[in-house]
Amino acid sequence: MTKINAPKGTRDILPTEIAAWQQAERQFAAVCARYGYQEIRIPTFESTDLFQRGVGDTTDVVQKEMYTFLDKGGRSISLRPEGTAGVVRSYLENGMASWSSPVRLWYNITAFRYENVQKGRYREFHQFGCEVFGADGPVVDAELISLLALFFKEIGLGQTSLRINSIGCPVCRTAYNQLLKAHIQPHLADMCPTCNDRFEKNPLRIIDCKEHKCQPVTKTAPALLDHLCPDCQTHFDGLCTNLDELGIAYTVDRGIVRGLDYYTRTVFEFISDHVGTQGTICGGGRYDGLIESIDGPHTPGIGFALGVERLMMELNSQGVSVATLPVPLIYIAGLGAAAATKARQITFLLRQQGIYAETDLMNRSLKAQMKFAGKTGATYTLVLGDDEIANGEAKLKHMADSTERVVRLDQLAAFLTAR
RNA sequence: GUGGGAUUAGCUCAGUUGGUUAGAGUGCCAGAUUGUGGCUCUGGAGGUCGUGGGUUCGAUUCCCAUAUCCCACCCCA
Repeated sequence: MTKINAPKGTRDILPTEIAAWQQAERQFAAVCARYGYQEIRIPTFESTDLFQRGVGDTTDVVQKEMYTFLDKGGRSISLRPEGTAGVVRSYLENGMASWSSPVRLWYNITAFRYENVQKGRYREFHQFGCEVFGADGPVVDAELISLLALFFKEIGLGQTSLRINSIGCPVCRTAYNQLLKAHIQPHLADMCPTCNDRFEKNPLRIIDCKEHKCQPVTKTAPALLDHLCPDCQTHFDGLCTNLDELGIAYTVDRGIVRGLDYYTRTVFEFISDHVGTQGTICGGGRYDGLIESIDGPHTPGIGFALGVERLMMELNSQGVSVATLPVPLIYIAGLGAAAATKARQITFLLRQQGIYAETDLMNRSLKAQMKFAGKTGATYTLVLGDDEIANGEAKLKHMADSTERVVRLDQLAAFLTAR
């Protein structure tokens, strides 16, 4: 029998970490609620078609990284590599266009990509995300970004910089592509195969290339941001103004070109340098053409996804104090069979009153029970023997300073609650 | 898909220039005049040395393959 391990690229989130995860989840949900965003839960898998059309079948994510299989009905199914496509599908399928606009949603999902694993990158990973449908103004972009800024602030994350850019719309991109190709053409023979491949298909992505031999060309290339059409320019200026008005700091980074095909106009990232080379904690942007591309009516949209593993790594490296698991308020030790029964009864009673109480489950000696109580971090311990049961009162020990006080058993819950 | 490093007890790691029963720390369980935790002492459980081949009288140690982990390219959250 070979030993069975977790599949490559997956990991267990153990109780020692779970309090921090729960805290992040709570705080994200709380901030979203204050903004009027509503939670949506979508399927883990969808038709492969949805991702091919929604994410874009020229992307690496769709071409090489999806977990795709045929189900027993012969349908091609894929585990979601991201959340936006599924939310858009749900938006259309459930007629959310008829809801009052804008429709603002958030989600907490796992996503799956078959990639080689490294720091901050897993095959199964977690994302928090938001999507806004039906509003096209830059105030929406700014609100969405402000939600993130507020979340980072509340969870205690500093040193994370916001970078923004605009990658225009089909109109300005067509004109820009001609400029870009004219710039690249003379050097194409010296550039990497990927760039050569992208030259015809999606020249904009060449800007994103990190190959050393391509750098001289990409660094000097004209930036799309400097060649926006009037409408896109107005939108981008509006975003900057709105961010300024909200007091949110940002830097314009002409090099941000998101890797998913659906983005238009506004793109942004929150970046940290503590997460290895996977510094993007959160990335997002506007996708005004996405809904049409999966057969919906023209509907503007914008969203982001936040990598929860990367967020947790960043919190750790910044030394942000995170939540710890709750400790028992009281441990009740039982001496002998009759007292042990009574201890279990009282423990059950206390638990019904909302108190975190523990007692022995392993028929251990008193010493071992005390040791266990100490390890759980219980605030109080109480030893129950035949005398205590007969008298109806027992000594309640405060573990931190070893002080004891006598408490009537029938008033234990009241004492602990009032404390 | 490509490259570098790693894999020995639950965890963190020693170690054997190839040789009988593979160690430490920590954690776990138990005990130190049977009714009180943390400190100390004693004892115990726990490893076919990642897996599969090869070389050898003999492999945890050398060689090959493979899996997984870590890091980087690429890509992205």
